[in-house]
Amino acid sequence: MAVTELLAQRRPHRADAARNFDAILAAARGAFTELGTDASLEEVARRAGVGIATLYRNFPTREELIEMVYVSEVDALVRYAEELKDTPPWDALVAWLRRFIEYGKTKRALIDALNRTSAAFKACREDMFGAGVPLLERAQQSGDARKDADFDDVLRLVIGLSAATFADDGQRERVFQLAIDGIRER
Amino acid sequence: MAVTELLAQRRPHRADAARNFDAILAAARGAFTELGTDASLEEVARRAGVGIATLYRNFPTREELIEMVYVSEVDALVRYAEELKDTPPWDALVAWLRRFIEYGKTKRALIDALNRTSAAFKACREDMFGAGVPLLERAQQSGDARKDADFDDVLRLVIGLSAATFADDGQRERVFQLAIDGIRER
DNA sequence: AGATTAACGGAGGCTATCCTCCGGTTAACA
DNA sequence: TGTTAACCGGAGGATAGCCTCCGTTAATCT
Repeated sequence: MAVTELLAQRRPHRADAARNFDAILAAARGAFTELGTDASLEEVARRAGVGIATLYRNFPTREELIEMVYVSEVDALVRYAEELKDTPPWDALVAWLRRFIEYGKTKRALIDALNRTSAAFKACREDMFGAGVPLLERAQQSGDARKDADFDDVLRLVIGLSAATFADDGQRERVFQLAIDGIRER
Repeated sequence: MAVTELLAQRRPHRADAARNFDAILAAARGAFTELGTDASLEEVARRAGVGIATLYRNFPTREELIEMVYVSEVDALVRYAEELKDTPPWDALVAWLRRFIEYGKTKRALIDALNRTSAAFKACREDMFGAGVPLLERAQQSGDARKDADFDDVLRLVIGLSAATFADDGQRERVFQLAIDGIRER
């Protein structure tokens, strides 16, 4: 579980420091979602109720902060895949992809994450594939998903939906169904 | 042809001014593509080989510059739809969507354009729909495209692909085929 | 060709954000 | 409960980008 380690490794031991670490991560997630990954770091510190120096102490560069935000979200995604172990193949795949979109929506940068080269992003990619590939293979073996689609392709298709904006949730769902129908065996 | 007018209306009459207008638009398109729509305006001016004041004279706000860049691209897209009038329905639709992705790739902000409220963006939206809706309807009547997909949905699906990044052109094409298969009548 | 007038470009003031330094605070452990 | 070392936060210099003002240049028209 590489991504979990990455987080644990950085989290400070002292109670107040650990609390601030979490607060900054949560604030950054919110700020990046609303304002993009170039949101002011002082804004992030303010939201976290923390001095700017504390932010810099935990995350010396903006890049590292961004990385950790994504690491923490990928971690949640990986855990979710485990929960789906006993769900029927096709339903499990669809549910996971839907959740993937929900997370991806938060942050444009996750879109690029699949291509980035940093160690943290590489770990994310590996864990994400470790979680998702079995879901797709299971759906292919059960005859629900077409066999000529590989997981990377499917992910890219779905990533797109994260980036797009929709008039309302109904439309988001309809478009998701269009995309899913492209993956389904006919 | 609303978008064409929008452009003609703003373009200066004097030869040097018109040349600079075009250069700025081209430079902005490039800079926004590479650096995002919050690229430095001084960088744009530098690329255009023009003083910063000249840029501001033509486009008083960043917003207006962004708008005009998109207006000019939508204009090209609309023209392309006309060229496809005599192509078989399904092929025409696919070709146009592919071109749409190519343009959308350039600029994240076009993604939001469908939701924006400014007059220029509204004109873009209308012209784009005017160009694309007939293509989809033609493909539906010929029995190639499923009838329960509306044009807005299709566009959103495809917009996603503009935003996503791909390992190579082969993958881009495979994913595009997945998406297209979601639209095809079965 | 010369006058007129629109257009040009860069210097520079302004603001926002970045990032570091350092004196005060508090959690951890005996 | 006292000591210590890690942690805290804000002030402030540095930098980068925004936008305007104004003296200079050159396209257009007769």
